[in-house]
Amino acid sequence: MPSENNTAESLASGSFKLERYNKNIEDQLVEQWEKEQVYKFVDDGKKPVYVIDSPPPFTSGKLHMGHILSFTMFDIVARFKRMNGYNVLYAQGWDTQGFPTEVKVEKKYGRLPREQFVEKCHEWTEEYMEHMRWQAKHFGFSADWSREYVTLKPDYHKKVQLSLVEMYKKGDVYMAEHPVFWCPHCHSALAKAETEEIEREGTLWDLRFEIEGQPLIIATTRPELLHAVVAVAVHPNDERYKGLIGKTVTTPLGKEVPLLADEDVDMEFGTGAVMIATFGDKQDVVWMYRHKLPYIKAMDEHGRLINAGEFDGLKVAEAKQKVIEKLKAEGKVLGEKKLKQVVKIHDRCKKPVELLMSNQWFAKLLPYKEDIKKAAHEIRWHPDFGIHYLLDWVNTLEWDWVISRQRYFGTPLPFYVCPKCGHTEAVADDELPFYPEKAKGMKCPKCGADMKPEEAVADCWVDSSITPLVVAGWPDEGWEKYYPSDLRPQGIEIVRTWAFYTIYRGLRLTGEKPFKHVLLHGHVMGPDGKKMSKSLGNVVDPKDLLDKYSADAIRLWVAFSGTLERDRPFMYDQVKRMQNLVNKIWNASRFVQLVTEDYNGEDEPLTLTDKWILSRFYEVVNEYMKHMEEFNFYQAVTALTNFFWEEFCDNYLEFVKYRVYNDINKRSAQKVLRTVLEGVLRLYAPFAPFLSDYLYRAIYGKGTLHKGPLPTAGEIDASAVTYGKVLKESAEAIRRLKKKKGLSLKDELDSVELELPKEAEPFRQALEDELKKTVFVKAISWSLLTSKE
RNA sequence: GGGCCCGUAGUCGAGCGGCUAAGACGUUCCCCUUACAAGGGAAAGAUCCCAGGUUCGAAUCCUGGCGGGCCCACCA
Repeated sequence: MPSENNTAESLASGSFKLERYNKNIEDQLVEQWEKEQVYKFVDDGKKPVYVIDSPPPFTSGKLHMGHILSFTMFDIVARFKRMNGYNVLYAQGWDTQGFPTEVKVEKKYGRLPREQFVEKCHEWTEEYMEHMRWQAKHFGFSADWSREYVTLKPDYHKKVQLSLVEMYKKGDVYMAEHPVFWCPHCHSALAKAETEEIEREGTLWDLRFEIEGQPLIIATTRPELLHAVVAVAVHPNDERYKGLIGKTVTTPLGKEVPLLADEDVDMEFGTGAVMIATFGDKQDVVWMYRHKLPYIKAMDEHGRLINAGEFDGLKVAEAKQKVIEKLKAEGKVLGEKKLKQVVKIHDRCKKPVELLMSNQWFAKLLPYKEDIKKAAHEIRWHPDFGIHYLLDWVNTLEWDWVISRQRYFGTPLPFYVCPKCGHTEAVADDELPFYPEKAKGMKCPKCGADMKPEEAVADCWVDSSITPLVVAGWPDEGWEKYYPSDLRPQGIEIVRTWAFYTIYRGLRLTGEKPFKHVLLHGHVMGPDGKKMSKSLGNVVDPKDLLDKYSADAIRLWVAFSGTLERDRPFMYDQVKRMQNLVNKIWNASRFVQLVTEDYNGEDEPLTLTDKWILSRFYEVVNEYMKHMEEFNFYQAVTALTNFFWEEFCDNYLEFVKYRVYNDINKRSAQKVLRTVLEGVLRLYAPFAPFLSDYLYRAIYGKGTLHKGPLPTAGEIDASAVTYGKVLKESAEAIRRLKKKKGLSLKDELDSVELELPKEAEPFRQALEDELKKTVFVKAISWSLLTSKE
């Protein structure tokens, strides 16, 4: 491919062959960076280390706009820090295991034996990951790919399992029978964080219970749970039922249960009497424990009723119908109305969730709520209100974390369970990574029976909640040096999961918070301002964008689309504008190269105009640095671009043309052109890594600019700033006048009257000379402004 | 019900106590000026959601509305 050669040649030789930006250079640079190992983390001990605990995206097939937005932001931080004097440890991982892949694989291959099934999941994931990795590189993400981690790999399993074994030994991980959220569709326990809520229309039936021969009407949406009713409850102050408390109620199915008083009962709802079934909802669980009620298992793992006599084996929806039919026939349904109700669903399969008593593995959270809050306060949150998301969540925690999932594609829990006495043991360290199908086995130390290897796998948040440790190299020697991470960037919506679990696990495993700063980002909405979704047809695919625009234009859009934490609509027009900026930078660079080709490094005193643009540049450097340190990319890139486009391109370049064309103070102009352009390219580098590196190599011929340094501000000459400001404003006024008189900009104007601020008076002559030569005017008369109005 | 965030030109959005309230898109007019028409030059367009208050001074702070969004809790 000849064009490829062309690009490669210009990369190598420092020449500038391309007239226009060509996407070809992106492929070239991806390759070049890899060859030169530009982003490899090397701790040479000479620079401070900056560790980024970047989110491992779920391997869903391809990166979506949300990934592009967030990873661009993270990458901007990484590149900025790298150029600004840090050895940056920026590892990219992949979150691979879990329901979504299982669902897809099952759909494609049907049900397979465990080992085969997991193998297919691996194949599937591997293919997806390859594509996503390619995308990440072509958006210029500067991770050190030699430190990549993948949660399905045995070495990762080993770390996760070791972390669980350690927590087990401390008593933080235990097995117990407890009500858990259960997805009958996926046949697995779920954590609270894996549930979502939807509103739907349900039916509320008034059913006839009886107490001492009198009817007692109870409203319920779940008649299919009548067989699991263990009590009826009323409010203690409810006049209607005073005197009946403690008596026996007969359910419509003929079962006898006690009538209880409990303050949680809402007197206003229905008839003020509520049936307690194990379990209709979480309130039932609370009541069961509070009143020491018996537990009746209402349904099995597949959501089919059990202990329900004639209704055994029916699924919930069907049972509901059948029960109502029967009760109607018996005249026990006294009312029926529609009711908007909120139902908990599994966030992955979107099917309703039930509560089930089940033997599961838990991680102890409740005793550590205060520790977690304390650690949260030691972390700096950007924006600062982000901490509320975490504190609110911790405050509402009521149960420990259910970490076991009855699935296959996940990290096996490293435990043995005695089938005889229920005793549990952790797998020995030398048996890690542990896979139940290859388990060595173990005798129960309590009763001597053969213990069974646990077959459940870990919740995927168990995998991802140790990333700061994994990135640091835990548990191998030296990991303490890179823990805690300096930065945890992540989405605001997973504070209650990823951030929370990571803080918890970090604290329990190391005694220290896992990261120093959290950077939260908002999301990309569709061009219509609504959440992107297939059904709305407003999904923007990064692939299409990358075909059409330079990666840098898309990255620049991210920085320009608003402040970090807020959601923003995606807008094609803005990306086009950024493509224009890319071209502007390209063309300005070409101009500089063209007019400085014969620059010989000779020194020459700077003119006022030169000092002006340099001083303004230094001011921008200061502003840029301040904003970047605060993760305020928008402000940084806006200041830079306003300077570059308006002052440098529209004015300075015009002001020096007569000098470089006519060899008047040419050396100083050349020197300043090269200095400012180089600085501008460096400042753009974190945002537009392809463009800036290509141009830098082409013009300055010194290899990559991505290793830094960033430009530093020099002396700001206040009088030159004043001079430049008046020069620029005068030039603009002259252009306006020409426009008014219908002249073109290169036509010479006979005379013009301009205002001269008092502080610029000493420069009257210089201004006049420069204006005459740069904006073509014969005579200037000044009116002196004595004070600022 | 509780908490948090947000209401700035047709659109997107900075600014968060003090200059004529950035910038971009879009609109209108002029110009192919030798880096760039993927450009340049100009113009129009904003009771900064409403009502009070604090202040010499408020888009910016406080209180109360109204409107939008997110999270949590409850929902028999």
